[in-house]
Amino acid sequence: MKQIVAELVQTALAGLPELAETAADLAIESTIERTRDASHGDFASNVAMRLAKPARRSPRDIAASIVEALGDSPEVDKVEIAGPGFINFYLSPAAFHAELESIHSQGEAYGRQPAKAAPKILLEFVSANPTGPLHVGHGRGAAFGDTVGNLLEAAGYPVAREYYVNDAGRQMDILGASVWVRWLSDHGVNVDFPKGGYRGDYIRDIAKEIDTSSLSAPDAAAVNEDLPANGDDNKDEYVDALVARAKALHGDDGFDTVRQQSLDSILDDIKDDLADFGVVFDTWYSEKSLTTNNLIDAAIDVLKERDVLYEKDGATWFPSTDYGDDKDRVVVRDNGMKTYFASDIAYHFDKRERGYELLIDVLGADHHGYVTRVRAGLAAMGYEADDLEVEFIQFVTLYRGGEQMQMSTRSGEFDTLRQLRAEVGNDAARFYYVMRSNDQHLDFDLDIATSQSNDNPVFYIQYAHARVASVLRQLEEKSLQWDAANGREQLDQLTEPQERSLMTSLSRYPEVVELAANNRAPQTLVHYLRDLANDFHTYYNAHAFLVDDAALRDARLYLIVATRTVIANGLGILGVSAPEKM
RNA sequence: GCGCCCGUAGCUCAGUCGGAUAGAGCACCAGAUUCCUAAUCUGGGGGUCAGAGGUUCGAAUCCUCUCGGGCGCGCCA
Repeated sequence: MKQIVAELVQTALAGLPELAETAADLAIESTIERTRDASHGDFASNVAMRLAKPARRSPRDIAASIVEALGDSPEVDKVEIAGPGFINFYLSPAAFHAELESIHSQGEAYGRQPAKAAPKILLEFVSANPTGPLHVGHGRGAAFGDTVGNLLEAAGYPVAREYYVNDAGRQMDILGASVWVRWLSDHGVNVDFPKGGYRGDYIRDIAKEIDTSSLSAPDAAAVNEDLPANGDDNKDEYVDALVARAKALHGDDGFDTVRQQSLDSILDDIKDDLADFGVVFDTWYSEKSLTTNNLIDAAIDVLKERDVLYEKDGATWFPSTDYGDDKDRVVVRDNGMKTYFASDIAYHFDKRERGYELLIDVLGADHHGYVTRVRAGLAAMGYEADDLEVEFIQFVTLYRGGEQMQMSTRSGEFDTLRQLRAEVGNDAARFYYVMRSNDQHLDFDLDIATSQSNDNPVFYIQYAHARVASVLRQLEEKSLQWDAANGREQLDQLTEPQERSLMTSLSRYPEVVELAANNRAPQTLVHYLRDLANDFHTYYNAHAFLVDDAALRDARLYLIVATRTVIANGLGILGVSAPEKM
């Protein structure tokens, strides 16, 4: 709808050569915005003010020229110059009626833009370490990432969702050792549980579930012999010794079967959990596969060919300070091990090599230190630093009974995403997670999210949807028919202020989706839906829909069914259900 | 110390590619239902947009500094 106004202004400017020249590099659409106050019309353009300085004319003078050059349009009733030089547009009822018709004809597609070929987007999110079940913090990343993906798709972009599985490195050994110790305990062999190990009950469950038929339980003396102290100061040493002991007693393959099955078990659990949450990934990208496929070496080779790496103190360094980083970073350690940074840049290099043009990472706020160096890596390997965009998720704090709850994976006292979903339901969970800007800390109050009351905004919106469905059921009970075609014909009957207000809100939807997608800001959509539901409830309370006058009734139903469609589409993007009945 | 994020109503937060009188929910106060679901609606009070400068027709929004809060600054993962 905004486009209508933009094109009018564009055409008017074309008829004013001296202004058109000044406005050449100004995107007209960016001067058009919705008015905050209905007394300013439906749309306003500040184009005259923007042109005032370069054109060396007063804003109101320019505005007058533009208004004069505007031709008559069936979509515009009135144009006014106001304030310091705003041009206010009052759209005609016909323009809104046409928009309602679009909602009806496009249905689920309303608000979605035609498919774009580029940029191809790779959206990486969650990527939680597979060392335990997802907790509530990961849930926020999941809901946010998935919703942003939905928004980008609605905006027409090709999006692939990817989960990076950190299945390599020491943490897998620690996981294996943690399960092994529980397994030993089940076989009557007592070993001090490592302080740096994973302590949750799920570790005990895994120890019971995995297939250990190839292993025989050693005796306690063999396991415990000469183990270092399990103190806070040397927990790494103790865990490492346990891993070495497990390998010594069961062989490398023996320990690996424990480690691998533990990983598989946790990963399966994560996949199930996310799928239940409505979050489905296109790819699960294994960190280990980077090594298996020699991608880390390949990335290092690219850097070597470009002659950016240097040697110092026996290690190989990447000069990320050349790209604005605090310090240079080691890529290969003096012991020959590649660093985590090396796999990070290899992974992101591979994303680009796979043909994705825009890489969006959704990360926890504690990872912001990595961005500069990974961008640097991309730039050094021949891509653009800006190819990688990172959205940070601030922490989630759970409250129950007004008290903050503690969360920590290692301590085993965390609250899992699964527990949260069971308690508040998927709809409330997804809604709450994206209700706040991702760069704001989120206080998640379980009492409010579970309350079926007017404190709970998700119900408010769903209720609006259900109310429309309810009206249609009532229609049937009264043995009345809704003639949609007649409704379309009779839209002139809709003259109440609440009707005008609702039509205005509906027509904003495509603009909101585009804005939310461009800003990666789901909360924009959340707030819009809340406003839309409010307009609907207000209308509902002010006027009856199932009136005797068939013409008016058909027209009103035409409007509220359009409302139902838009609410359903918006909730769909949020991954929240749109119930017919509540 | 350096870097990133944040500071808006009593509380929780929108609004920040600069736009007209800064908004919503909750809480508080006063009302609305013979009628499609009251999980709803209407009205009201409530603000030094952390503070101070600057940029300009115009600043919550951009720049600088100060104060306050969170996070990060490994040849860990």
